[in-house]
Amino acid sequence: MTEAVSRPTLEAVAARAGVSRATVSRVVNGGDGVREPLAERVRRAVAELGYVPNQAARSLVTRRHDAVAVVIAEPETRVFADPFFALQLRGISKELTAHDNQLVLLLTEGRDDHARVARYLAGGHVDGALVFSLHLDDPLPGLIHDAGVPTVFGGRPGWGDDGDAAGHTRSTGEGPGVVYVDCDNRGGARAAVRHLVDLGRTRIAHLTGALDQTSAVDRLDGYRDVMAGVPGASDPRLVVESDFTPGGGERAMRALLDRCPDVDAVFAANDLTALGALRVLRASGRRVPEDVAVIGFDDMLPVAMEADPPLTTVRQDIEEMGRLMARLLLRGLADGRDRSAAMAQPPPAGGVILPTTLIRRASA
Amino acid sequence: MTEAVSRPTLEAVAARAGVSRATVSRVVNGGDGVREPLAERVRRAVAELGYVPNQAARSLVTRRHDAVAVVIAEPETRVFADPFFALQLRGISKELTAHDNQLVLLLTEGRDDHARVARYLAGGHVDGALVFSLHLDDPLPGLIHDAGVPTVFGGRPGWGDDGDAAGHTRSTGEGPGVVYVDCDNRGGARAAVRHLVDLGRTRIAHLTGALDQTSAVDRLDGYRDVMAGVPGASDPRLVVESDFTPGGGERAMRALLDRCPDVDAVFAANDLTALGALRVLRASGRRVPEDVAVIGFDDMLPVAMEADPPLTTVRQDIEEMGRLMARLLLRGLADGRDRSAAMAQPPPAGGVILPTTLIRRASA
DNA sequence: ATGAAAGCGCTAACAG
DNA sequence: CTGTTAGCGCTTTCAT
Repeated sequence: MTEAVSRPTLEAVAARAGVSRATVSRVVNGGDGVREPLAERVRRAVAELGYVPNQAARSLVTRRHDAVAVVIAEPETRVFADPFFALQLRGISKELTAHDNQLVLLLTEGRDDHARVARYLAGGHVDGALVFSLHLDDPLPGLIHDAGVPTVFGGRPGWGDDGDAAGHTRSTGEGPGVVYVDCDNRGGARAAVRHLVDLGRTRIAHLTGALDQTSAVDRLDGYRDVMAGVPGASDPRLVVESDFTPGGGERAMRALLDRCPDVDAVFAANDLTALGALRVLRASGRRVPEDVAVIGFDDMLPVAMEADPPLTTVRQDIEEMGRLMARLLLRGLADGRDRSAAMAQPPPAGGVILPTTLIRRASA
Repeated sequence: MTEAVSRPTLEAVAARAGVSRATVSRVVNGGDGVREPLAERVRRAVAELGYVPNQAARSLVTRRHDAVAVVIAEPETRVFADPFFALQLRGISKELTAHDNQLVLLLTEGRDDHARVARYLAGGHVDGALVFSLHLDDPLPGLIHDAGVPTVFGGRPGWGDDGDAAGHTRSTGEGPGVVYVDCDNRGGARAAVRHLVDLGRTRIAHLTGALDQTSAVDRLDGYRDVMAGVPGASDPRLVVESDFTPGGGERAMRALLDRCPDVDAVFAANDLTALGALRVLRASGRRVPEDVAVIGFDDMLPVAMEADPPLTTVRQDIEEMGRLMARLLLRGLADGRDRSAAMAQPPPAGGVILPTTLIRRASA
């Protein structure tokens, strides 16, 4: 399959340009401190020979890889049921590419893969990692954190310094805390519920997400924030636990109608759940939004747009979240290199929360 | 952030075990030709020191990377509108992981990125590439093919040796042809249309996909195959060009109802298109499947399952396609290495077509 | 400003 | 079977 002929080396370029390897190296890496005529000769030689630096040789001496691992744990199929993941990846990819970094994708299929991932990260193949931690009890984030690789998390990890209910042990005692990017789940939920209140609804229910994920917990908290502020609105029976799936949404909605036939609004933890609720509502003869208003979360297309009726929902800028994660990591890496200190500092600790916006369509 | 302390080297392990670097290297790489007691000493030293080979140093001499690039061109948002992409990636990842290869993800955002990708691949950073070529006129596959990197394509490239209508120039004259994995688009389409015929439908329409993609062309061909076999069934007005999107499906369906109000069955090029068609059909007062039967393609969840009515569709095993692509590439790479010949042979040329199955739900 | 030289950590002949 | 040796291609002091 075409030429496996060895590609030109620095040596070859140097020879052709009539200079030393060191000079070529300087030109190739930014070219500071090389006089223009010479630099030009080198550039021409590079072009003529089609020289491309050997990354392995370079890494060997610089100890850098210009590569970042993206770790996605997907024990559930949920990750693949919506474009969330793909969009995030796209944002990450854009940012990484803009800074000449490669993206090494690590997909894990359950516990067995944890060791593999941990080993890979600890092995120093990449300069940093972007990790999506979906579940509160996932050991992976801890492992990775312990591996000593600069890391930014996607979504608030369950064991972070933040609104952690209690009991979850931090993976280690050291370090100023984790860095993560998340959307404003709680604020978005508040906006949704407030909108329902403004609509004059009085029996507002919530179908939760899988409560082992911080996003579900935060959305539930947002719902409660608003309900607590409306006299007489709170009613535990209005909260039904679900799992972010359409099937779960159906079951939860049916349970809800059993308990509270007078419900006149539903805030679903995500669009898929809302979809299931919509179907049950329709089957029960109720009209949306006339009898029951429905709001979802994610603005997951085409689901939200193609739902019947089109779904009012809380949008988060998923691609931007990915982009931001990469930017944070890269910045942290650069900082670490600039500091003369021996070891790389992590990026400024703490979480970055991206805003959400309520998208009004027909369902509420 | 924890120890940036330099990790132990082969040298260190050798010293600790009281052997030479070469011996350690042998043990680490399979350990053939090292007597057991010694090997055991080495393994213990490795464990005690937590030694992990430096991949950069290794690649420098072996000229291998145990890494494969996955190139996904996504000029359109379509890739992100469905889990297709994610599933394929999952299949690829599984297979790669099983063979200790890393997955380097290259997402392209249009022409500007082509040069970057081509440079990266030509730069010899990876051992091979898996490329998704979505469009007939996409120059990327050609560039990559020319770059001389062993490659397997996902989906039949438009310029392959196969059912190419005409006119498309091969990127180069050399080589025995490209290797690709695709699903049986044509056969799947035939099965769908045949099912419609068996249902007794006589006015069977087809809403095509974007005809600059081979998958759309092949599905159209499949439709025609069957229609040509049914006396009096063919009617050019029954074929409406669309673009794989719900919006396109709506427009195409409206156009179709204008031309042929008597249509009693629709085979849509994919599930999203079917979704749009469904909506227009419902708005026009027609019942599905009683008045008009509808079949989609992809079995894209949750769209197909959550559609109203649930969609009868043609399923393809997407994850298996990804897996197969990786397997083919890896096999080709291994073959190339085994052969004493100087250059790697590509995997056996030609395409591998995976079967499709008709999934019967309520819409037809 | 440029060149010479010393490795980075590893594998792969080649000896013994 | 094990050790010695010579680089892989590049960056980076250190001289000049």
